[in-house]
Amino acid sequence: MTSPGRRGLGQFYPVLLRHFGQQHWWPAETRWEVVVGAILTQNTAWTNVEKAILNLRRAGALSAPAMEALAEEELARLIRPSGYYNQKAKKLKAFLRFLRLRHGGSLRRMFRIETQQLRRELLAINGIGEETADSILLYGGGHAIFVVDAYTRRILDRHELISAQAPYGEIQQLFQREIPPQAPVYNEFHALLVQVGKHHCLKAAPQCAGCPLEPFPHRESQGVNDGPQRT
DNA sequence: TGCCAGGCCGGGT
DNA sequence: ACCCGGCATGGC
Repeated sequence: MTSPGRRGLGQFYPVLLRHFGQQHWWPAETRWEVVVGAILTQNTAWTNVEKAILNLRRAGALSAPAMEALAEEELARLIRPSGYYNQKAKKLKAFLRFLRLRHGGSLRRMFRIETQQLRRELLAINGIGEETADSILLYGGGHAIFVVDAYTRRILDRHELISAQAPYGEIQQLFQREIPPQAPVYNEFHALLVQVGKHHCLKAAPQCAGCPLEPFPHRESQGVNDGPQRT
C-alpha cells in the first residue's frame, strides 16, 4: 500500500490544487525568460524582477544574443530594480557564455541533455546554485526535478516533515521519493507551495489560520521552543 | 523605520 | 562540513 509520505506531503498536492487552482507557472513568455527570471529572483521579490524584465524588454535586450551584446554595466543598469544588479549582470553573462560555448547558444539543444548531467553543468556556472539550476531544468526545460525554495523549507518545517536546516538534496529527495517524476506535477506542486508560502507560513508570523494545509499536523510557532510561555 | 523577498559565493573555522 | 558577511532594490 505504500504509505503516502510520512504524513501529508503527497496529500498536500490535491488539497492545494483544489484550494488554489492551476497556477500556470513559470510566469514567463519564453524559455529564455525563465532562465533570466530564475537568476533575477534570487532572494528577491518577484515584483522587482518584473520591473527588471520590463526594462530588458523595452531595451530589446530580452533575447540571448541581444543580451550578450550589451556591456555588463549596461545590463546591470537595466536590471537594477531586481537588486544585487552587479552580481546578477555577471551571472547572466556567465550563463550566456556557457550557453554559447557549450551548446551553440541554443536552449533547445541544451535542454536535450540528460537531467542529472545538465544539472551538473548548470551548477558549474558561477551564480547558479541548486534552486536556480532546478528551476531552469523544471520550468524552462520540462525536466522532472523538484525545486526546493525557502517557502518549501518553511512549510515542511512547520509541518515537522523535515528540519528547515536539512540539506537541499534531502528535501528534494523527500519529494522525489513520494511523488512520481512527472514534470507537470512537480511544476504545479511547487508553484502551489509558493502560493501557500506567500499567504501563510511566513517568516515573521505563522499565519496558520485559513491555510488550506491547516488540517494537517503542524505547529503554530516556528521557534525551537514553543514561543513565549503563556503562563 | 526596519524587515522581508522564490540565493549564491568566497573566505574563515 | 558548516558558518558568516556581502550583495541591493522596492513594498509594506
